[in-house]
Amino acid sequence: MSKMHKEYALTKNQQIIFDLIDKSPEPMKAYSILFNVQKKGIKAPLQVYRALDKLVEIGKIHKIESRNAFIACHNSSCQVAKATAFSICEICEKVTEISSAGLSKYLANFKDKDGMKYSKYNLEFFGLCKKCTLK
Amino acid sequence: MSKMHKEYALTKNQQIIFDLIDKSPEPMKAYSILFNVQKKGIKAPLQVYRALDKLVEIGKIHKIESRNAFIACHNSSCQVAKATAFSICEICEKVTEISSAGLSKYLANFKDKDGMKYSKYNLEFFGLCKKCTLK
DNA sequence: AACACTGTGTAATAATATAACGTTAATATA
DNA sequence: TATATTAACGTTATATTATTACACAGTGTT
Ligand SMILES: [Zn+2]
Ligand SMILES: [Zn+2]
Ligand SMILES: [Zn+2]
Ligand SMILES: [Zn+2]
Repeated sequence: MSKMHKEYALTKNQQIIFDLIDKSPEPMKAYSILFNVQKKGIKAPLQVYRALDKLVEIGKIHKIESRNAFIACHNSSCQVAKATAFSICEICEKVTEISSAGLSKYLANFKDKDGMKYSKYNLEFFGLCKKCTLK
Repeated sequence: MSKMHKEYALTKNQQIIFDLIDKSPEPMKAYSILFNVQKKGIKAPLQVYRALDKLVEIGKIHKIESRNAFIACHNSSCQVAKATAFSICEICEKVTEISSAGLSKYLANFKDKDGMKYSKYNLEFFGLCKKCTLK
């Protein structure tokens, strides 16, 4: 089967946890996920972390490193799952995945002083979202 | 006193912890720092975290979010401390702060779909360092 | 069958980070 | 000087995030 995340067959636990994250309007933390799926039989942190690891690996979700939280990928162009960019509101904590061809091209082609290129990256922008700017 | 980190006067605890991180060839984790400064009278996690928070705030160190670790800033142009970029070797875990005028200019001027600009960002590139590439 | 691979369930524990409290030192300003 | 304010400190306890270890089940391959 292809590894492109739109078609990867999830296991039961993976599907339960993905559905929860996918429905959530905001990034979810692991133990909040655990609390929410206990009624579905997922009882232990490890069950959650294992599913999260896999979902990250196949690009269905991303980890917001500065928040230790997870969001579903809604960027059909980021199937590689290893080149991600987000904007984070420092007031309301709203997180949005950025899908900018220009940005991803710039970063994918970026070379450091030694001429090294890096195919994987994670970029987190911080500021105020539209709503919070107006307040 | 200026807030520019090259001249900010550190307290005793801050200085002890900064010196340790500054000497380290690799990013240091909080509890590793704690272990290393216990002989100097810093006994509790909170003492470490308070110093780390302050040192990050004034730009003397940066947190590598994907590793929960801290490195000293060696980039004289990043006095703002809120616009950081690093390369991380996935094999040997070597971390290097990237100081590229082009990159920081590009990111500082980046606008999302709504035209929002973000003054703060953190970018982590992943790949293999020169040494590890040759192996 | 034997093997490799992936996922599961469970318990225990490790690693990272903060809350709450009272005290002390440095700084500002009246 | 006095006194108000702020920042840092020390300590204990606790919260939050993540992994180790072990036994087992399903699936596909040889
Ligand atoms: Zn994505
Ligand atoms: Zn907001
Ligand atoms: Zn720096
Ligand atoms: Zn390396």
